[in-house]
Amino acid sequence: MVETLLDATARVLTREGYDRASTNRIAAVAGVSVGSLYQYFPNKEALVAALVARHNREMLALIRAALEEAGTRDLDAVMRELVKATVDAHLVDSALHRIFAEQVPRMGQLAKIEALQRETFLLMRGYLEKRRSEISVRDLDAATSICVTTVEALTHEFVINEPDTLAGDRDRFIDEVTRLLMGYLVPAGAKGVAPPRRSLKG
Amino acid sequence: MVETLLDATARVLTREGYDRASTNRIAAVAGVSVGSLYQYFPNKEALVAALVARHNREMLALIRAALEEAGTRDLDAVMRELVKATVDAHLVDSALHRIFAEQVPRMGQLAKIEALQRETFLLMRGYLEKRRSEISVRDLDAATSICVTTVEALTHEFVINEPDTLAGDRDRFIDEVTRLLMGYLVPAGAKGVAPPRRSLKG
DNA sequence: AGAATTTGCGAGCTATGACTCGCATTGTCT
DNA sequence: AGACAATGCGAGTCATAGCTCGCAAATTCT
Repeated sequence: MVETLLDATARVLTREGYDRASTNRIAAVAGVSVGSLYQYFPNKEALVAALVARHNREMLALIRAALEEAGTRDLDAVMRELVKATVDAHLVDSALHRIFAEQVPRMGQLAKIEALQRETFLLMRGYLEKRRSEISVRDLDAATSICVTTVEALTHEFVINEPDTLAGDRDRFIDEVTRLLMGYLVPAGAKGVAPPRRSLKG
Repeated sequence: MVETLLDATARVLTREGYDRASTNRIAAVAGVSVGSLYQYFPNKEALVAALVARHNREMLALIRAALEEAGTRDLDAVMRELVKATVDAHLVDSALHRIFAEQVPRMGQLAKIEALQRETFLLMRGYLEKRRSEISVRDLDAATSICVTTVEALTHEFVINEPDTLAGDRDRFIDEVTRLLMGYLVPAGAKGVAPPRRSLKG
């Protein structure tokens, strides 16, 4: 039932957009009544929040799996897998992802749309910490934040706003972004340099 | 009058949020009546769109000015000025910028919220073209897109979501992002290499 | 089977907010 | 000053959508 409602919500959101997605319409598409909907979700916000949470779980699962698989390989491989997985994650349901990004207001419970990024941050930070010595960057938190934000933004841009470009050149895109990250984390000619101490956070 | 209404719209948006920003409330704050509001704007969407346009003009003016000033200097200086100007642009009215990003649905006329990025793209592309020879990247369109998207995303993240971090370390942030871009555009050890021919766009 | 409980229903209540329209006020021209 | 225009007004209209509540159907318990 909950699943049915979430599926219906996703369909209505992608087909009609956020403001045409009334609870009545969602219930109708789900083949249930509004009353039933409100037995499982206290309000519309909670319904959409649950859908966001489900979608984020699906995306995060891909990223976590990719990082775990590449966890033992070198830094370049890890970053490449991060980018690849992020692309795949955006392709899970890119239409829905676009609606979340462009139309769903990030307030109240819905503010946690970016929770995905926070969890990715923690995952990534763990892997970078293990390879601390290979990285010539002062502050690991700042570096992690920069990497995660960059990958997310570029992937989003290319999957959501330039899908044609990506379709034929997925590997080229991955190469490019990986190079961007590696050039930042490991500047050529600075390999093995001891990281300085100043911190961006404090 | 138009200015007064736009100012009021900005105030209500930042103080109350998008969905509490009714046309009646905006008119009240502006010290005029709803009727007058609708003599200058056909509907609410147009009103908000005009405010977005004004805000984008202000931001773009800073970026354009910075690039023009640094236009004759070397690539590193140009990229550094781009980052600096983007930070300043986000600080013009960061509260309002946050509302646009998080709460205003990007549909219809409002879709042009990202028009800023498109114009920055064109500006930036011009400057990179002039320095084509210094850049060891295949496709200039793709490289420009990556640079502009990256700067925008990182600046947004640090200005909007981590303002404390930025406050004390503005220059560190600018250094870091500049290094990220330069490492991508001009990988150390590859200076002066003729750019390959394959293109990400086609 | 009958009772009790849970789950599902959907017409309708209510609040809200975008927008209108006839009137008032201000400004301009002769 | 008087007439005409342009600008400003704001109570009211109307449509919408979130949500409720009393009833019905289905399921479980005795």
